[in-house]
Amino acid sequence: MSSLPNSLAIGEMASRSGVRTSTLRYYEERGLIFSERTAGGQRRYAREMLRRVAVIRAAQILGLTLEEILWALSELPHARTPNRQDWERLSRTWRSSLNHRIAELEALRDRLSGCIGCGCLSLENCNIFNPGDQAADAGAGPQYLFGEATDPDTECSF
Amino acid sequence: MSSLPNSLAIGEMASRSGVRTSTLRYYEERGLIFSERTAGGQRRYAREMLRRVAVIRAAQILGLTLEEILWALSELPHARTPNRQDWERLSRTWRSSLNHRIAELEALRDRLSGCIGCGCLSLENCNIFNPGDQAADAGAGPQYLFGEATDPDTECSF
DNA sequence: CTACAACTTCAAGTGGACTTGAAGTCAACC
DNA sequence: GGTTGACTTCAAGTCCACTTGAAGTTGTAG
Repeated sequence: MSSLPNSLAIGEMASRSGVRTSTLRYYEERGLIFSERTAGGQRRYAREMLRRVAVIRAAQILGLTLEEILWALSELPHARTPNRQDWERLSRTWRSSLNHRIAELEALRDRLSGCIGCGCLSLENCNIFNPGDQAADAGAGPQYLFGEATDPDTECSF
Repeated sequence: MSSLPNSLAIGEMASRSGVRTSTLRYYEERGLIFSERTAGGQRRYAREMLRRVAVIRAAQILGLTLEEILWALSELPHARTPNRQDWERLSRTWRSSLNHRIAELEALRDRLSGCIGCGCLSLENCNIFNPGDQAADAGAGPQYLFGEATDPDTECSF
């Protein structure tokens, strides 16, 4: 399949990582991954790039933009191959933002559950579905959704 | 402020819902909300539209596209004002998709935690960071991330 | 009645993450 | 050494959810 054992053509990268060749070229253009070139100008990726691509996709699932991912990856050493500590630091950071997002969604779910239970969805004083009615001057938008504000006039916490 | 007690100008809708006027016009264009017009052609929103807008924003947080939200909203009766049961049905649906998303993120987090613990991030046989290396022919991409596949050859579950 | 903020439409622009297409070159196998 | 599939670049296109701007109209407070 591939002639040089430790370098992969873009098509191999694509099939192994599940990421299209066009996307890989795009990532490279954005500085997220790197390659060397053959005499004829074709890309050859170091095996490590597979891991890098997987990290990128994982981070995207966490909701990071490519810009942010680039930022995170740029903290990795570019002189040497990233080692265990390097990846660990990255994982730890991302794990905590992941925990944060999970907590947010759980809060939203619990409020939604509460709302179903109390039937406030149909009442005029439900905070989530009528955020401005009780607090038209409290600022911008349905803050209640995120638990950032509570309106003492209202019983329904959702 | 507003002359007609039960209808809101677009600016009032905006400040009460925390959604820009341009966005409200856009939502209306997309069929997500409706308005009546004054003799002079200005929009006047029924009070209920505030709730509708809040529902739309809530659904966006859940990760739904406007298309999907339109779909969900179109299941609400358009002849009468949606009642408690109507909103409840909607909430229930969204709650379960929310639970689904939470579960996915939790799985990702646990795998990430496990990976930090076992130190496999630096090893060649880590499934998440080297998805193709062990299973180059298993299909497309880092399935391990989502627990959709397990590779018997690998110890590290991440 | 006038001033002025708030509204109107319509077209075009934005940003993120890619994808598509055209036109041409490279490399691996027979 | 020729065929063929995989590769190259570059420009343009796509989709989503809006935002911005221009040019003009409406509505309300004083």
